[in-house]
Amino acid sequence: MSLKLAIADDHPIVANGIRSILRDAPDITVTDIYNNGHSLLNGIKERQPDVLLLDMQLPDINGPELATIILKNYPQVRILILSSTDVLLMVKKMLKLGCMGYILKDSDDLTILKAIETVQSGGQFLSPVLQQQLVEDMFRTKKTDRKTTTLTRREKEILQLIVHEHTNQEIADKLFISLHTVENHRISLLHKLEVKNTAGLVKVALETGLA
Amino acid sequence: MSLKLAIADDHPIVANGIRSILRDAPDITVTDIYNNGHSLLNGIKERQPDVLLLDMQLPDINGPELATIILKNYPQVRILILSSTDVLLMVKKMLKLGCMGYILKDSDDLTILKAIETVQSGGQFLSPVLQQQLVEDMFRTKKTDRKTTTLTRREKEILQLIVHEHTNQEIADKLFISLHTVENHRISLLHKLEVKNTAGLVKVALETGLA
DNA sequence: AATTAATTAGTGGTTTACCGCTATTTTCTA
DNA sequence: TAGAAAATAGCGGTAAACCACTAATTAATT
Repeated sequence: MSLKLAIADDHPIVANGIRSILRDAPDITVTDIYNNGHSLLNGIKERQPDVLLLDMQLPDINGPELATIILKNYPQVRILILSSTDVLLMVKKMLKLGCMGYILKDSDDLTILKAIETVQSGGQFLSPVLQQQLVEDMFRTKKTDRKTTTLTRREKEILQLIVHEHTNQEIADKLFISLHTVENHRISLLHKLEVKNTAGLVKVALETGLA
Repeated sequence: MSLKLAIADDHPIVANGIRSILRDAPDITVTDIYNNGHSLLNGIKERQPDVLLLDMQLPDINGPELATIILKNYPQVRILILSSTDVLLMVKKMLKLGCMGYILKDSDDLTILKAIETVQSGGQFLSPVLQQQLVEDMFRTKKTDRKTTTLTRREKEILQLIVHEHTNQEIADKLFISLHTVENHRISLLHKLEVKNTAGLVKVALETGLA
């Protein structure tokens, strides 16, 4: 039995391109082609493919929503995202939803073929370009500089406890200091990190890797 | 003028190993060797290397603290972390602090040499093993499953606004609903995501990529 | 058409966070 | 060793978050 591949993309040229790529891969059959989210959801009820090549930018329903619905109802379908946006945040989001791969539309034929095969056989695939970006992202995001390096030892300590969902009173007990002292540190943190409330504190702490 | 390399590691064998690796690299000179954090901080006052090969596990002062101090006072020194722990969180932390590279102690000679050269010439270097882990990490962390997929549209919307540091009243105004309604949604979020307070909400939201 | 889930709104109350002060002691550092 | 920065603690007060309910209206789904 050969691999059943479904394609969801609103540009006919993409589906055609994929087909031509797969010409020399007899073990892969394009069984269904959808050009919008609703027809995809309808069609997949009847016939579930092994791998779904899903465009992130379908006209009616967005990528994350589609992936969520499909993975919930047909968890055996392996989703391979085919996107033109290389925004890392979006890539991360889709993979965390449970998609098995993410490739860019400007990938070369070999990469696309490799991606389909990898995903089909139970593996995970990420575009080399995106892998590179992932590494660069690690270096790039050093917001630490101006902000968090000016935090004192105690402030960092308290910030971590805040992130761990402790109240001021709990922090006071844990550090054997007064509630007032904790409140003071907390307000210093708000000012230093230029945020409005707990949400802001936690956000900065996680983004800068303090917690 | 050749590259001045300093090594900070408490195991003499490591320093020796590095030296033997650099035997065929005449343009790199090991100028200083330190076996603990204090001697490093003292020595670097007098003689600043171009590249500092820094062990994460020095006996007296921990890696992040050392890196912070050195980068603050001698920002021209390029730090290359030499570690035996491949915990991604720690890797991210060091890179965000401004370290220019991170390699594992069990790397082969060529990788280590390449890392030193890359960092020296202004580049950034991450162990291939860690690069791979970074990719796997993207796939692995799908806490989304059980928790956040059960959130309703409105709940997700409100969660995002909470992350953006809005108060319940501000959210109510923005969505043209009552303050009470927002409070209800917020409490539903606390229960569904099994967290205690705002800090927990923000944490889950950021970890699962909802915001 | 019936049922369920989601969204909305309310009451009444407690707890926690936030804010601006002052002020002492400790620790660091120039 | 003097001065600065950090950590400590307090006062009085407001704003916001948290909690447990009830309940009507509006999608969504079967």
